[in-house]
Amino acid sequence: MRKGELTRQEIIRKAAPIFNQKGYDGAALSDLMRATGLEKGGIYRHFDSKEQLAAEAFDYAWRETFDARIHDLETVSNSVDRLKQLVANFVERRGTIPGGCPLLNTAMDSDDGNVVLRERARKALGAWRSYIVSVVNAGIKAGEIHPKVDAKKLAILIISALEGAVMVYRLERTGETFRAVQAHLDSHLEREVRVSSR
Amino acid sequence: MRKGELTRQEIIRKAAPIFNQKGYDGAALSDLMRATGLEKGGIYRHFDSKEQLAAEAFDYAWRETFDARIHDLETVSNSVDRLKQLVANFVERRGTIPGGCPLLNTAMDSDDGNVVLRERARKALGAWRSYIVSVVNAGIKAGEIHPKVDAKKLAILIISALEGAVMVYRLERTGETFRAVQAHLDSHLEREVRVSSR
DNA sequence: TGAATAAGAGACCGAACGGTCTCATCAAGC
DNA sequence: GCTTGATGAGACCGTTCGGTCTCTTATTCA
Repeated sequence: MRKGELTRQEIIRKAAPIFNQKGYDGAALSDLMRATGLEKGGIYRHFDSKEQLAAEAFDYAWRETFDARIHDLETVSNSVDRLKQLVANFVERRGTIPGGCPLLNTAMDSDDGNVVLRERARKALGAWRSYIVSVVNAGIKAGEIHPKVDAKKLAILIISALEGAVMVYRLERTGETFRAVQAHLDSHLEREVRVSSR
Repeated sequence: MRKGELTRQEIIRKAAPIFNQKGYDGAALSDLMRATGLEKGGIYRHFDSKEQLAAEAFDYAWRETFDARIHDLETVSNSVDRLKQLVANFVERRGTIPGGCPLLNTAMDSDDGNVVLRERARKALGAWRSYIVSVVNAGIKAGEIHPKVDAKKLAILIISALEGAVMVYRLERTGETFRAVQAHLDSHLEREVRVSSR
């Protein structure tokens, strides 16, 4: 691999937390220069524009975040337990990329203007929801989840509740926030989603 | 009332949607000049800094938003119904200030740096949660809500789910998002919160 | 090892930023 | 109606922004 390609990946890795913490406009080129240890010319050799770098940094940040959320999920066989573990992963494994959930950050940051970032965030959301939907549908097929459960609605609920909790946590920094939402989702999954084996 | 005071209020009214849509840094003085029809000197006569204007604009935006959310709630006597109406107001009466929920926007916008705005958002969140908590506790006292219900946790859940839905909606712009979350909250309130009168 | 190319430094650019200051004008109280 | 203070216009300031370009230095391959 060419040296330049290594540098390029390193720039993305170092830039991702900056964009995630400060947002697109808030992340100045001078910040990226400090973080990467490169001068302006060294960065622009590898990227056409700040926007292109931001887009690739988001993809990287989201990949890392998503991987953390589905970490070891394949070892959980029961679908309901898998959903509960998904929620637990979200709560316990946040902080993979400094600055909080990249999806939430980018969605809020890009909704006025930046269509490139917005589209990336939209696709990330779609992928996440699709993952949950597929878990639910597999659970229905396996007889572990009530057939009356609407997979897409459940996915939207889980995502909304968790991301909303991130916002509340961002302001209050108390552990109670995630505990309250996680407890509710768990109890809902047990009461209304799981097919009890009696 | 002095003319200047009228102008001052008008600046706040006109500036609020700009800050709410573009964020603090994103809202340039030139944007505020265009929106208010004033030159720079005309604005700075009434405010010491952009930050001060932004803070007062947030207070205004939040006041309008909060009022919309508790609109006519005092006409609903039963506490559970009142909570359901609160959720309905949130869904139906959003858009009071262009740019979506000022609390969510400001929370995301201010979490790196701007302590003034951050503190205002934190207080707004506290006030909103307190309102819900008081409704729940009144419901418990009136025998309309199960005593085992944790008022604060329920408040956090409602706020998280609704604000999370705003984020999802921001990316997808489909009515399904709010419908899914509202339906879930309603059903939870009926099933787990309300003391049925049988 | 030498020639060719890739990589990076950093001076430079015009534009836009938040903020200041002076001065003309307008509204208000006598 | 006159005087005086409140009000707003807009030129101006230094700084920082994203981005370009040239030139030196490293790296790569023959």
